[in-house]
Amino acid sequence: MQALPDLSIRQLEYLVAVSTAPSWSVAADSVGVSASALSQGLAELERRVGVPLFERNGRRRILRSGAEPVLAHARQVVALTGDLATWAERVRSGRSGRLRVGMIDAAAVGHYPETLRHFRADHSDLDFTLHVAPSGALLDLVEAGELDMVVCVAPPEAGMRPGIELEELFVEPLAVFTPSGRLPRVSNRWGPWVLFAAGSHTRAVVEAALVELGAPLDIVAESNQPEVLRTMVSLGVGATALPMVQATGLGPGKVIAERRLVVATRRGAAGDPAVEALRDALRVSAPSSPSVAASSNGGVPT
Amino acid sequence: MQALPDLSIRQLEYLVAVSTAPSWSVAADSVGVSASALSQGLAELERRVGVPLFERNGRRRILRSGAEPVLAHARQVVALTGDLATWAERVRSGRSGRLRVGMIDAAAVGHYPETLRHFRADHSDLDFTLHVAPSGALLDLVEAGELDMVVCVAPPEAGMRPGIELEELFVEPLAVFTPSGRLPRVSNRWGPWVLFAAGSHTRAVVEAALVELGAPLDIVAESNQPEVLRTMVSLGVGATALPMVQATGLGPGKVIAERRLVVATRRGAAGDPAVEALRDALRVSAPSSPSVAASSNGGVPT
DNA sequence: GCTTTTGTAAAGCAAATCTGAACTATTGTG
DNA sequence: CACAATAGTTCAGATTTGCTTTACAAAAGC
Repeated sequence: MQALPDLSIRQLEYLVAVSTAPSWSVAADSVGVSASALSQGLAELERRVGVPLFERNGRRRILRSGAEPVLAHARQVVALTGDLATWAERVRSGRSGRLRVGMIDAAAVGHYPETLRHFRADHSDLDFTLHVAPSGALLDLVEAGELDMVVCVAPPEAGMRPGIELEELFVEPLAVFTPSGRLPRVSNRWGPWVLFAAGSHTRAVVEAALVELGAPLDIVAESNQPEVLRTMVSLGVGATALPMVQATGLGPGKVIAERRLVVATRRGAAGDPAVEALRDALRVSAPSSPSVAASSNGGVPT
Repeated sequence: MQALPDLSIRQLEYLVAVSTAPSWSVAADSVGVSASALSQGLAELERRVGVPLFERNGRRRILRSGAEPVLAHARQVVALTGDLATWAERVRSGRSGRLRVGMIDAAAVGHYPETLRHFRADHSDLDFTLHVAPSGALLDLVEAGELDMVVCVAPPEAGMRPGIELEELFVEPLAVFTPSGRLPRVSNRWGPWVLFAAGSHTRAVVEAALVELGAPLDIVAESNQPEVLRTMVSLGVGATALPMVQATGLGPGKVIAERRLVVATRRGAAGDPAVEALRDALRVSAPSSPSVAASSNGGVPT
């Protein structure tokens, strides 16, 4: 490949302007520079292309007949750049491009269904996909570049996922629910348990809390589906610990712990406008958001 | 019209280089500037486009998945500028220059060997190279500016290659050939098949036709080499579908479809007389050319 | 002949871009 | 784990580019 001349879009615009305007001065005006700049710019373009582009007819300079290829090139590149600019404008406003989001079930159907609905409506040009899975799997997908952002439970240890950046959305209480609806006074008589499956972030939080409270860890069944846990409790298999949003129909519970819901993104992937737009929407509609002006409901006692 | 970002060809070259080279340092080398300049230039490009283009993964910076449109733009503009440069070079020196042609095998050795021989003889000062490959690869090379024109099978969908301009040369029938030389009356007993490899334009045409006819798509072997397909048929492995010119020695076939052979050039490429000359030659000697005055020789029997 | 219009040249200045060196973070190695 | 090599970035300084203003010269219009 030969060395390419270092043309600039600006110069090509000059050429296009000159080809349409009746005189160079108005062309200069139309691109918003002085006549002198236009003249110099075109002289430079001519020099760089290395082929004479103009010939003088009296005072005016007119495009040489042999130079239409250059003009055609200029037109095309300017048009393409215009396309690029409008594309960029749409992406910049978060209205275009692709956004692959992951959420845990509680977030997708419990906390944020309305937020998601609105977001999708507001960004109809966006190629939006939502993937629902447990926290660990979601974070794996973020690390692998398969998802752009996820809403999940904060991992047990802080520095565990070096490639991932977390931002806290809100803290969600976890409560114990028993088949009878009552809970023994002394915690060492609690149980047996029906919990989220081992490996789950929420399970880790619950286990830590139970140990802390001195309750025996007698686990008789596991599932990552809250529906399954609820049914087990109803059937009297054991007690469970769930976030409120997933405990419908289980009567009042006793709050024993809390989990942190976070937005996770790949470290270094900052700045995607679509990601930022959704992150903002999530922040705004977070239940009992930490320090934002108080939302009317939200008071979950800890 | 909005204000266009003032991108320079240089910056677009950087982007293309980075997308090809294994690391930024070698990319910098390949465009002949310091690594520092490349880094700054790309940062500037990113700023001007106004959309984040890169993502850091460890110490490498990798193109963001959402940024292919920018890369595509860069590729196209760089290729067009390359065309402009060769055009300018030709004008400057008055010589005819270079012509890099691509053809599918059937065109190169089946339909146009004589045309090519004559053309090369008539333009002995032309630096002529012929590259034989499947249609898809050829179109990629045209888009990348590596070839000036190609003769290939029209892509399955019309608007698939926006940067490429097609002109139909002729329509070529595709026929089925079986080991026995006979073909069952009912199409649902046809097969099994030995076809061009998946991804091939001709394969797509054949598959569509077979589905249309109700024949089962039982594919037992694939190759892009017609020689291989012929041998397989001879060995009784299965039936195939080929253009006539590539079916020597396979007995009479049954025409089931047709493919369109086209000349493809970069859209908007600066008019190259050599390209036009060859295009004319191809038109004139096209088998059963649509409406052109009959050429004396050239008769490849259909 | 004189003014107006149109394009060019010169001078000065601000911004862009390059190089080389110092610097940081990651990766590889003994 | 220290230590060096590698990849990329940042910084300072020099060079180049591009623009504006000003001045000027060649038609065109009166």
